[in-house]
Amino acid sequence: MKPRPLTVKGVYQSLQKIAISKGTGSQENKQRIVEKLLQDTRGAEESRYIVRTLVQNLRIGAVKTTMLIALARAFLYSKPDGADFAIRSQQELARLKKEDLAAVYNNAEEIVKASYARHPDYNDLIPCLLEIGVTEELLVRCGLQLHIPLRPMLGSITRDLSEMLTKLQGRDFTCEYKYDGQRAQVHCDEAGKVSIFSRHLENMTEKYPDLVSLVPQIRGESVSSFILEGEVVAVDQGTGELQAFQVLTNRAKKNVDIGTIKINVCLFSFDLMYLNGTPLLDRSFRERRELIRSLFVEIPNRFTWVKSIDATSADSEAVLEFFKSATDTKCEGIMVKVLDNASKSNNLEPLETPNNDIDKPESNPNTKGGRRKALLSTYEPDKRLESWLKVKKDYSTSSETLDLIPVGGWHGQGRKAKWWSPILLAVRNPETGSLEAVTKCMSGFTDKFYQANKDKYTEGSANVISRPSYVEYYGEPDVWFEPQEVWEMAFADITLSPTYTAAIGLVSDERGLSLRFPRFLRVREDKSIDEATTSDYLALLWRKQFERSQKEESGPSAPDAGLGWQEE
DNA sequence: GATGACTGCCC
DNA sequence: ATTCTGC
DNA sequence: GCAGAATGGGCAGTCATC
Repeated sequence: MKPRPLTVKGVYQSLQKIAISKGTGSQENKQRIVEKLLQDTRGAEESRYIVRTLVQNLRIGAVKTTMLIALARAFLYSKPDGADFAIRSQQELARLKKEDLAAVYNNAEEIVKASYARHPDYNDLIPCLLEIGVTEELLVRCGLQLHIPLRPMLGSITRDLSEMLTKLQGRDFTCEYKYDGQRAQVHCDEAGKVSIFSRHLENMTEKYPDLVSLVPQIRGESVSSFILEGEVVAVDQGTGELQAFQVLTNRAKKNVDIGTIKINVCLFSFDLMYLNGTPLLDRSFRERRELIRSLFVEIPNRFTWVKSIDATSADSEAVLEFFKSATDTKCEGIMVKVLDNASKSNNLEPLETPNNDIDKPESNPNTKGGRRKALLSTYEPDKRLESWLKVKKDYSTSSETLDLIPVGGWHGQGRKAKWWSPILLAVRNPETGSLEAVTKCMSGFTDKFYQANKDKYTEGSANVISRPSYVEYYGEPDVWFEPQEVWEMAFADITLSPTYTAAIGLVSDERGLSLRFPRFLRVREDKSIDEATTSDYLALLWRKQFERSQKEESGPSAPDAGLGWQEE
């Protein structure tokens, strides 16, 4: 077949065809489309782009931010025929001082980014830009809109409570339980139509008909339309007990019939971004929170707000106690949020970047350099700011860790192509003498460590061996390591695993144990492999974790084989 | 209809 | 999700 | 301080195959 030059439109149409093709025979159909695309490529560059696009691995350093900056520049310089917005000529821009030019660019970028964060859809943004260019009006024409999800505000990681208290010194803040569930953005319009979106803006309305049916009841009389955010958590309707994240994941996702739902949920709301036709993003968090709590109606075990306490840095004891109560009731930790905008601040343009605002050392007596920017209490979509802080037990150096043995690895991809990544780790079973796989790990290693690791476990050396009979693992790494060292690993939770063999037979006959969010901390130079964590100990930790979450319940026996908690 | 490889999306 | 790196 | 990259466990859902 003769190659036909690829065009942007043509490739896009092919990708669309692949995306919508389904049902019996669809796989072959998709294959044909891919073959055709590859036949039509001219040269290695084109085929590389096609292949990487298909495997969702383009990695050319040009994603969202780059696109938005490029759009801002494009509409600063140029406009389509017939459009009547002002643009700057190259000569005009060239005459500006360096800082002034940067300010012009920056202003345009912030407008485009703000629009996209509130209304993340290029199909709406670009037509609007073509019509009016980069102006403040963009945020009106292409801004917050019901049934279009905005990008969520994110929290920064904080190592421990004392770091948090230091960062928020001098400010009123609130500490909220960080429930272990799924983030949800709930939209409701005047007519009562409801849409629910996930953290990554997937429409999951269909997954939660029970939440949809709840909306008329939680919406107080004075509420017509709203956008509200919260955490959906599996909750036992009999006891009100919070259930583990894994329970929530057992829910069906498609064609969910409200009558057959087995896993019930509660929505714990924590923010309100829009109310009765008005965006609330520029209101203080204290005000937004007050609106939720005064205008919405709680329903036991179905809808409420997150548990919280208000505090200042002087209340370290109360905060510590609150944190402990959160982790004791199966929460991941707490979220800490600034309640008000700094009183002395003249920073009243929440849509603008906080980045280049004048420093306010007097409102932040904390840091040594005194160079902190004022923390905002406004809702900043798509930003990970220090005005929202995540504190989790497992971030802290004082949290529980495991000492595992690296037993194998795979060839890395992309920037890790020269190294072993991920790496397979095991616990030891002193009864059988075997090593039982627990998890793969690819996080926490520096490039330098990777290089040293690759040098140590070189193919052909004595440290790389053929499949050892004493390692229990169903899969097949690219290389097996001669077990010889112990690595300290951090993790958030221990999970019952369908794929790993660690502690198999101790907690379940079919399933082993694995780790949620595993990451490397350091080599335990002081330990030999016969001092590594044992499967017994791992099972003990798992039971401890399970009991902690069960302790409210009165009599049930030990968490038994495999299913147990999944069946109700 | 059951099984298993694979995908897409939660964290 | 977490983490490291380069700008 | 931010963007980008490389990947973790594990679930329901999809499709091919037996």
